[in-house]
Amino acid sequence: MAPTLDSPLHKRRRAPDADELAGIPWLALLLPAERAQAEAGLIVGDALPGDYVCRIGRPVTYWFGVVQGLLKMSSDNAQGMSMTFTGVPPGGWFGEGTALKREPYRYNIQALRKSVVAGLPVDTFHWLLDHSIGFNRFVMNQLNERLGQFIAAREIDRMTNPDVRVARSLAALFNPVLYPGVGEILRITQQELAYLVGLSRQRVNEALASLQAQETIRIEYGGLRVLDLSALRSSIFHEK
DNA sequence: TCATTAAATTGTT
DNA sequence: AACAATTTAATGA
Repeated sequence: MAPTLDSPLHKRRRAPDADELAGIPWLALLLPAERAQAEAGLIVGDALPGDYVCRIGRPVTYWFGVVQGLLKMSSDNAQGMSMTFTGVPPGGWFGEGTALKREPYRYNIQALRKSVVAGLPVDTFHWLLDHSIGFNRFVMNQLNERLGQFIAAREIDRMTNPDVRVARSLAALFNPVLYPGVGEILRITQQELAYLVGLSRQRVNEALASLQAQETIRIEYGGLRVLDLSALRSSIFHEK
């Protein structure tokens, strides 16, 4: 069976180089023997904008992570409309739920920009669960942190003020536990952020400007620098 | 390495 | 949605 032949991990895959391995946060938590096993299985691939990393309904082949770039996680409803849940910046790993149960993927993952995606074969994933305490800690911490993230996302959806929506969505993308590869600067264009948040680019531009005026972030070409993450999380705006 | 040009991104209406 | 201004990336000498 060739369930994900269109995936970049099949078309343009290769062994990860040293830089890419350094961008995989959980490798450092493994013992040497476990790490050797993991690295032997790991592959990376280049995803071009619009490429699907995985599709709803396809059998699980890998546990995925973002080494570079930006992905979006979405699902389709009965009317064929797609609904975006979240963006996945560098350092983010996802799909452990379906990998655990070996069930079909429940989300579509698409590249928003040119990205480098890593994949750990599902059999290696299970081997690590059976052998590595460090790996288990990482996955458990990951599940817990993601639960908090989804609860926060429900709050965000109920907010009407666009400035707050942008601030909270940004805070989620800067989450250092889920996305340790992001660091101080998140590489994202205002257009991409608008797409994730579900607002127009103009409105996002305006929201970012007011966040910058508050010294919460700094706008840079092709990216954003966070100056005060806790302010992003709790920011409240007043109507004009 | 530098200068020129094309492309991408941002700011504004 | 359109346009101008700005920044980066690509090209070639």
